[in-house]
Amino acid sequence: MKKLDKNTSVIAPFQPQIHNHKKCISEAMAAAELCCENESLTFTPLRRKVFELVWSSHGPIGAYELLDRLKDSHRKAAPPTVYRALDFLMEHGLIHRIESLNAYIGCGDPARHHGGQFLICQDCRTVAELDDEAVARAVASRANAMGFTVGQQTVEVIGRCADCSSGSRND
Amino acid sequence: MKKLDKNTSVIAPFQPQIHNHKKCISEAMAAAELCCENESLTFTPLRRKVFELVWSSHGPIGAYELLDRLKDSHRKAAPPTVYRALDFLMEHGLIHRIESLNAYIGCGDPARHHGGQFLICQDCRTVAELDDEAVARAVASRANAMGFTVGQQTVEVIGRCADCSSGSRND
DNA sequence: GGATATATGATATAGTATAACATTAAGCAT
DNA sequence: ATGCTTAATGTTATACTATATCATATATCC
Repeated sequence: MKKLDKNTSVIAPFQPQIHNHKKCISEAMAAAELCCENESLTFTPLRRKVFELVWSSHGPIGAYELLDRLKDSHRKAAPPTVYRALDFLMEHGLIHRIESLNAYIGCGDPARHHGGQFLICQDCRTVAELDDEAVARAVASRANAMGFTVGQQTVEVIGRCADCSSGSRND
Repeated sequence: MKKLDKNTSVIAPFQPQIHNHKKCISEAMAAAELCCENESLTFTPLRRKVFELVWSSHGPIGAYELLDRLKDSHRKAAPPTVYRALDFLMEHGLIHRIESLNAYIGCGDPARHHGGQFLICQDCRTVAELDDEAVARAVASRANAMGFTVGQQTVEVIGRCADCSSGSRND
């Protein structure tokens, strides 16, 4: 995980350059296994598969798209099948939901529970996950000043990633 | 509008205490009228009505709930009717969409275009709108450091408002 | 083994949003 | 005024997202 400074981690970068996707998935799986073991969670084959599919897409993916892919291995899968698995994975911080896209994405750092902040490129649809304490603190401090107890922060930024702003790529 | 400090405005507070709701709506209407005049926008009766309904709810309201209420005055209204009006109002900053609720809420400061940050009480469902520059700046600076050009920020914080945290109210 | 809790199967339906095409209204050039 | 053009609304159908409900199976614990 790349550190930008002492307070910010880029949990998942944009455009995963040249990278071994298989390795990347299997590492995420290993992290999830560990996480479930530590918390005595039942990481069933179904949940495992859904998690793997979310990671495989390596970007935000919708529930019904997941369902389609899930059917290859679980013919009897129906909407509740995938939504239940997604609920489980979200509840335990293994994936995030991107509200503004109605889509789900793997969490790059499941061990630490966190809200996360997302930079969403409107051109290439890739998403970067940040965990910037300065942002989280700014939000929390303002909320607390109003007597508001912060539960979950949803920070989603729509814009253009470096690649898509520089060239005039428009895909 | 209450100023918390030089950088933050509470655009819309929680629990609008004792307040003249009719006056509050008509002020919002006036601000919207002005805003549309300044930008030469056609604020048609239909759009006006939808705007008024959004403000009347004085909290987040869903599109189909709006549609129901709209039908009182516009019998022929259908989903596209309300979605088009909502699109117009959002495009010109007269209302905001709360992604995590699939709902819409009036903007307390339409003159100035801004993203806005929302504190959503999970108990009483009221929403406060902030416009905290510290938050916006923290987000923008981190994004820019990655070469990301910020378009629209979505900041939604789920938690408990002062009222609902203090007592053990649970409605 | 039987009671309990957890997970999945199966069917139906609720809730949110858009596509596509028809019609009407408004502005403007001739 | 007439016709041209654009913007707004009407109308119908459908797509997409998510949950309710009840049945069945699997695991756990005593």
